[in-house]
Order: sequence, then C-alpha cells, then structure tokens
Amino acid sequence: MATRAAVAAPRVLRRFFCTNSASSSPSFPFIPPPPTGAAPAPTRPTAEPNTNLFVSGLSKRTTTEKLREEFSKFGVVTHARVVTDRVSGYSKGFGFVQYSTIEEAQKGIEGMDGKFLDGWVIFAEYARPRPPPGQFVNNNTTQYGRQLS
DNA sequence: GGTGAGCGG
Repeated sequence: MATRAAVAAPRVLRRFFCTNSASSSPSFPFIPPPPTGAAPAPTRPTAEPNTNLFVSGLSKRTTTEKLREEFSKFGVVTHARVVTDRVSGYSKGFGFVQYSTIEEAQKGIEGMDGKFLDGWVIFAEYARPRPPPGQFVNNNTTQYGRQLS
C-alpha cells in the first residue's frame, strides 16, 4: 500500500504554506501589497515633530559652529552638533540641531531644508527619538543592549 | 583619503 506515502507527502508541503496556521496574516509569506495605498513609507516615515532636528547632506567642511550659526537665524539653537568620526575625526556629513521650542524647530526646517550650505544641499527634518540610556548600559554593550563581544 | 545615504556624544 503506497497510499500512506502519498498522503504523507502533501502533509509536509502543507507545513510550507501554513507555517503558523492562520489568525495572523491571511496571505502567504510573500510580499503583501498595500491595499489602501495611502502612505508608501518605504523606510523613512519622517519622525514626529520635536525640538531635535536631523540635518543631512552637510559638507565635509561644515562644522558645528557653522551649523549652529546657520540654524540660529530661525530660532534659538540650544544644541548643535556635527557628527564626526571618533577615530579619523572627519565629518560624517550630517548633524543634529536642537531648538528651544518645536515652533522654532519647524521654522528651522522650513528655512534650512533644501538650502545650500558650503556648496551642498542640506536636508533638515525632525530627528528620531533616541533610545533612553538604560541602567545597564556599559562599555561592552551598545545602547540597544547588544553584546559587542 | 574623504566616497554622499543616513540618525549621534
């Protein structure tokens, strides 16, 4: 009787198409097409409005002083920094600007986003909320709690 | 030496 073997085979294939049975996604592990098609939001859905600004597209020569100086024209900059590499000391081409209020931050974005700075078109947007410094943060662990070694 | 998308101290 080979009937048993013929029934056992499809059962294995059923595990493929019904991984965790249903109740989760009615579709296969393929790529589910967006139904409404409202917001594509590929990978960067622009963070919520806050006083912290993420400025990208900066020139390698742009420094923190220049960044604060330019953004101070649209509000009170409480904090500004151009991210530079610790080892080489070169600028990574982006920085952060923090205004006193969200209104000033909005004016800063509308006033500096798409503008030229040191010959480069910069992009100003709201910075993403950073993970809070945990109590278990140490030298061997990152801010996300992942072991480095 | 300094790329050219991105989210740091």
